[in-house]
Amino acid sequence: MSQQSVTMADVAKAAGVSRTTVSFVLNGRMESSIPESTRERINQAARDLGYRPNAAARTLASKRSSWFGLVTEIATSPFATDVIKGAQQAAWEDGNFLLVAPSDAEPGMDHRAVEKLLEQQVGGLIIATTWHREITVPANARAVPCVLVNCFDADGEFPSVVPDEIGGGYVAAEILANAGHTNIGHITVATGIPAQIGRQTGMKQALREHGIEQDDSKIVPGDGTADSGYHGTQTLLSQPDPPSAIFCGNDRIAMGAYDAIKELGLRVGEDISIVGFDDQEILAPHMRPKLTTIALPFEEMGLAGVSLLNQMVEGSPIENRQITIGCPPRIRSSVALHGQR
Amino acid sequence: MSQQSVTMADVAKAAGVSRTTVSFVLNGRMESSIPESTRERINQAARDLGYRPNAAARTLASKRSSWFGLVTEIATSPFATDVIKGAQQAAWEDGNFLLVAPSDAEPGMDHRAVEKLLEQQVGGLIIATTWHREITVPANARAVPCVLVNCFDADGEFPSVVPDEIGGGYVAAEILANAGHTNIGHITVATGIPAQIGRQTGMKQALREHGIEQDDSKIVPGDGTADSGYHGTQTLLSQPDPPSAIFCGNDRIAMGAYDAIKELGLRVGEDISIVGFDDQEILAPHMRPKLTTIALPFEEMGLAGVSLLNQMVEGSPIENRQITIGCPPRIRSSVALHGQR
DNA sequence: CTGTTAGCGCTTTCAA
DNA sequence: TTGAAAGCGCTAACAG
Repeated sequence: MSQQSVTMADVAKAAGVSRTTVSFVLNGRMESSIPESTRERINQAARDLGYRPNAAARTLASKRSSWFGLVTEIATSPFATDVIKGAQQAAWEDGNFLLVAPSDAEPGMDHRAVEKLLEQQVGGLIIATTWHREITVPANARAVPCVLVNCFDADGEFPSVVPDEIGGGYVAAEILANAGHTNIGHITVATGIPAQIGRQTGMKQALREHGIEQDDSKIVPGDGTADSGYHGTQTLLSQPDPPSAIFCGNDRIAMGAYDAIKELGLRVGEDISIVGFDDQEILAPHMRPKLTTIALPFEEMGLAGVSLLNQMVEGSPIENRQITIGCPPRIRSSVALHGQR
Repeated sequence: MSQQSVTMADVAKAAGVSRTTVSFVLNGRMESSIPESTRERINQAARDLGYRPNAAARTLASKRSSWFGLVTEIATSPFATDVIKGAQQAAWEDGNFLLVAPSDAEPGMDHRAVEKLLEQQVGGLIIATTWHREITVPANARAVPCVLVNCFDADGEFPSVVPDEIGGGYVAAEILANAGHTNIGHITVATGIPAQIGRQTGMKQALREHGIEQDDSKIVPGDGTADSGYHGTQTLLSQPDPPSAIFCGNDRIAMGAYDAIKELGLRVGEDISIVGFDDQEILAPHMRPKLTTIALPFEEMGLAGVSLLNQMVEGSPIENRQITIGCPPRIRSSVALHGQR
């Protein structure tokens, strides 16, 4: 490492004051009103000498670091990167750092990651997952304040922030209903996960409120792949009474749906309307026609996560132990008005 | 922060030895051969007490941390996440940590990020970019060993690791040539960036070696979007002598190409062959037919980056100041044998 | 208003 | 083979 070693003592000597004074000035402690002149002199000296504070020393002496630990599989699985982005940003603004530790599926990895992070004196912990689900939090995470992002623990011991899947499913269906569709298909994103359950629940609710009946045959199970979207769409469109619109459980499914529709000689956004979910930046805006979809608010979740953590660290009481972030629609061109006759 | 504070002194007391001995045992210093019995006793005590080493203290005392700083826009722009993954992994294996600092386009940001990282006593620095290009390195990065990943500085002062764009372009064209295509189109990924120049150079070389002539009209400029792929393909296919295969500058362009081809009533991977570039995991394997493409070796670059850094930190001499990592082909189903008559 | 002083928890040299 | 002791660079009482 080495780096040149200009210490606070050096600065003090150069400025002809004591270390304490330097510490006060450099940390902007206005309490003790130090004359502007000394201030200047110290700042000048620090600059001249190329002084750089030693964070390790500071952490050791003050018993608090400027770290938050982020344990996540996202670092290795590039789906929800925006949570890192959001968290990073929020932390950075408070002069805090994010220590990102990878967490592979590999069992025990989480625990080790948390352990490492604790050794680094992180003041708080965020555990974030790539897809919304229940997790079991490593026991040692209890050593410091800890919040969950895009996941939650079974008994709600830890505050968490998750996407509003139900609301997302609701608007997805509403978009279709508002466009005049009454025969709406759905290809689920998977089976038995919060995303599927929530989105489907929201959809049903919206449909009900719009007085639309949806036969069970109109809901076909998918597995999140384009392939399942392709086949699901074929299944739906080969029914005696094929839907005029399909709510796809995610964007990749929508991608497969596009292919199936086009192969049938139909046009997406004209003959058949499609709504996706996730708003994957590399996909949705580049499909042809551009996909209307529901966004997963990753960045906001990351932000909310560190805000929450900040509160906890500062000891503020926490009102909402489970924060739900809305999934906003991204209207593009895959939905057509229907049946306005 | 707080955490419980079991210190080394506590462990020493519990084990009935001195702090030094504890330090030695816990750090696995075999030099001074401490009896197995004492060893056990110490480890036991540490475990019983729930001792957790304080990294700040260690860093301060030893004057070296287990951090590498990673300054990158990748954290905020989710394209090349695998370099973080690779770097993370490599660092982690050596018991090192990666401190990921976001670097937005915002000028001055890099400098500040590096500064923060240096304060944290990072032993080395990696600067990584989302797309392969020349950058100017913040001056303060010179304070510790520093390597560039997926980018390079104008005068090669810093060691760097970059993808072999030329080799990638070469195999892309070769795949097509080997499949019997002689009339090959190319839609560039952009204009004047290393990716475009390298890929095109490699393609030309392969074509030349295979005795294939490529008229300039067969190279149409793109801008990396699906749209440009769509229109580029239309341009190419509406020529009097349309190509039977197209090398698309990246996967998104290929996506647009697929659409154009299908709209013309042709079939990708049968009538027209396509090769992409990047191997974007959310795209390439999900296209229909699955896209044959060339992978960008992000993970390997990340790995190579920290290996390099490790060498530098240990003072080993560095042979290659510019490491080039190969871009391996991912053969899938978008290339057809051609003209075997 | 500024300086003195005592650590923070650990490493490491030097003795015993 | 183990222990004592001196810091690492900084913070934070407490004096002056």
